[in-house]
Amino acid sequence: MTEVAVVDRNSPACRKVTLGTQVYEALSNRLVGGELAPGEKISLRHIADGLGTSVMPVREAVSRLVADGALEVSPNKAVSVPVMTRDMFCELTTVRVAIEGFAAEQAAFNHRAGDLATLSAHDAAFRHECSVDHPDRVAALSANRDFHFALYAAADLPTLLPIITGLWLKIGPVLNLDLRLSTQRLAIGGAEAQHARCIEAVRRRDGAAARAAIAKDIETTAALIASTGRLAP
Amino acid sequence: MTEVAVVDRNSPACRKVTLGTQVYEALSNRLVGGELAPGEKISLRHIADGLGTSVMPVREAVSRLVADGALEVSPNKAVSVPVMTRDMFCELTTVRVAIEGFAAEQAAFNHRAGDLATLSAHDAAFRHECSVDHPDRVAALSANRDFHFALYAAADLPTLLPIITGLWLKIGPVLNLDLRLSTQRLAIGGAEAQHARCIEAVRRRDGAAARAAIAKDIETTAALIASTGRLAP
DNA sequence: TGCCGCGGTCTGTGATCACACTTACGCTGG
DNA sequence: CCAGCGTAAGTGTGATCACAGACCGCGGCA
Repeated sequence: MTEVAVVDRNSPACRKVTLGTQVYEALSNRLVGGELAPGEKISLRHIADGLGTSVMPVREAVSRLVADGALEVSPNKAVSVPVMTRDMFCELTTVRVAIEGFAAEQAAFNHRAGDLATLSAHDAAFRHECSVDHPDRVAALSANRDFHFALYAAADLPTLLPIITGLWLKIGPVLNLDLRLSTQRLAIGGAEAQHARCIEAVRRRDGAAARAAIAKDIETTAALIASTGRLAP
Repeated sequence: MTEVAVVDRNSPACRKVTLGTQVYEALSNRLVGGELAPGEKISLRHIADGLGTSVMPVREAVSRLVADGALEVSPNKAVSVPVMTRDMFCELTTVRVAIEGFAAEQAAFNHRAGDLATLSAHDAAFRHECSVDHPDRVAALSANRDFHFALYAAADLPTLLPIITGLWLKIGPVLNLDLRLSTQRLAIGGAEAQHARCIEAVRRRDGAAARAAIAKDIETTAALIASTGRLAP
């Protein structure tokens, strides 16, 4: 894992945001981006060396991620990305449908001027990546994530965002490990259709329809992942 | 804040649980117990001295609590218990009704043998404290919390428990600051009635009724708190 | 040839030190 | 007597050091 310093200590932004937070965000992005595979071992010192900091900020970031359930520490005191069993995956999907569905419902009720535009923009970016012959997986994934979080932000319930972020931190590795191995999920997932229905529901301020569209989106994607059989028993 | 060492380093359990986690739980208990008032300043070194550890575990615990939103760090780099505005309180109540209501609904569907017994036991303890002339506020609060979390645990969705714990960490200070000042909330809150209806709904595996009972419980309590006018504008 | 034991390295955890910054108290000059 | 500035204490943050435990591999013995 040879990597250039992601954290620039001399950056002026370093004055505002602590190093621990920067490391936390760096690790978070790697997790939801699928750069860290489930079961992969994590070494505090290696991460620190790679990011050009000391062990201390990494320790803080890792402890927060462990508290979030995005990382786990074995009885051997070894930090690693958790491997997810099929049961855990189904349970997590159930919770996601409930919470993210609720957020979508509230977004339909509470969204304000401009929210629909950003939503459509992210959806267009995602749709574009899906239609291309050789889609940029990272860009598609990023657009999908931006779409979802723009929707949840439109719910105007700030408490929900960290909660949903925590859920994505857990499913990120398994979701995107799959994406790395098969591009076709983008084509057959049908996520674009659900996104379109969701946008339309939000425009009509139809909470139930928005919830249903997001639920369908999450469930179809989850079914696709589960069907690959790559999950632990 | 003179306090005896809550963390015993020589305890055999110290070998399994890290000091940081112990400090985290100690601070969490103080927060949900209302021992820390909103706006109160927190000093890492004072906490460390009081608990008999060094600054290091306290730092880890505080950073996790800050990430959870249970503590906040001012631009002055001062750590304190957040003061909650009325809007934030209403928003938090909305999220609680949705998530804890969902957990209650699932508990009605998924509860297993023994869950009803523990639920009734905690309810009995809570009801006992409410009926006494001079109720033990701490015991009543503890029984109420045990009841709720036993219910949510019966939902058999492990992902939900940390999320709900995080929500309680936020409302704990304002909820129990009020309890400290007025005991009558116990008597007129009507929480016992909702708890009884909830237990009955769970017994009938009536998810909608269980959700409604918990929602009513949360909302009446929240309305009572909001009516005191002690919340920040 | 196979197995047991031991040493070195690497792990996370905790303590201590160093630093930039904020805050508040006290002294001094008007 | 009051205002203003300077110093000192206190704050969180980061780095470095110290330590117990785990894992891996090499070497010796049966």
